[in-house]
Amino acid sequence: MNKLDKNEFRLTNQRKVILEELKKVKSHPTATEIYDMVRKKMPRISLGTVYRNLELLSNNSIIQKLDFGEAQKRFDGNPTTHYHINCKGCGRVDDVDMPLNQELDELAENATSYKVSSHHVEFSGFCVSCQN
Amino acid sequence: MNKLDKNEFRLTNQRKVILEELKKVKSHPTATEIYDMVRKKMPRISLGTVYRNLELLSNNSIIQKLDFGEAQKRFDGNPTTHYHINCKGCGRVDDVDMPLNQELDELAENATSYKVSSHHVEFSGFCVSCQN
DNA sequence: TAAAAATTAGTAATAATTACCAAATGATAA
DNA sequence: TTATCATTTGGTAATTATTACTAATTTTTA
Ligand SMILES: [Mn+2]
Ligand SMILES: [Mn+2]
Ligand SMILES: [Zn+2]
Ligand SMILES: [Zn+2]
Repeated sequence: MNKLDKNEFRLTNQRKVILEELKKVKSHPTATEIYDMVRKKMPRISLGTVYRNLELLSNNSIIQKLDFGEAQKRFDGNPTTHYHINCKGCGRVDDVDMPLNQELDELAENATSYKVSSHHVEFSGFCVSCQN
Repeated sequence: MNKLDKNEFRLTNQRKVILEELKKVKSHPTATEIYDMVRKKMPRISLGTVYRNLELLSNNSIIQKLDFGEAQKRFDGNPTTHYHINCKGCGRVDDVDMPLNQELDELAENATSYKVSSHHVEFSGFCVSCQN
């Protein structure tokens, strides 16, 4: 039951298509890549609308905004926490389907004076086509 | 034996002070914060020089460039891999002194088709002064 | 000491993201 | 329905972190 279901904001056509297109792919696209995808369905949408809605959707945990230290942020249609891997050759980002290591949070809580709430893991390496 | 020791680039005064000031603190400062620190010692240094040298030093593994999804990147005078925690209240970044979990790399390698070489962990939570 | 190479300060350019605003759209209720 | 009110959009301008450029300076080399 997120804010969309509760009608705290409208499911406009623009919003719907952005969400649909993002959920279709597992490539973790950037805002401009999403803009290009969406424009094929809605040629008149503006880049500002894409940014505004990606921000709204990620602030409301309907999608995720990811940062891999590249120039542009990436987006993930899957809002649940999971690990990612970034190819040092071509930059592609894939999911790592392994269970979250919850004990890490406890270990970090013992090692610091923080109240730890979550963690992110980002692996790096080389994808199949970059392994040579 | 890094490129500095091998004289592959010069240890200019600017470079020396940037490195010294960064190594003095454990606050993971941004480029402009380092600029402000360094300017107290070298009032005429330019921000471009700070950026250029931070880039050079991190490319040569003498320091680290870190990204916590904030507007500005942060820098770490400690080049060895270690985990960090980011306060959701005030944004401060601290080290998490716990051993690296090397098995994570193996688990990720089994879960993907990548050749995995390393991983980063970023915890989030609330620091002592933000716990209320 | 002359020439070559590296580095700097200062400034301009780039590029991702955010802010702004008038027009359009959709919801609400008399 | 119809008038009002709130939300959202497209288009564009502004912001800002970072990079690029360049002439001058410093250091190295021969
Ligand atoms: Mn993902
Ligand atoms: Mn650190
Ligand atoms: Zn690759
Ligand atoms: Zn805090």
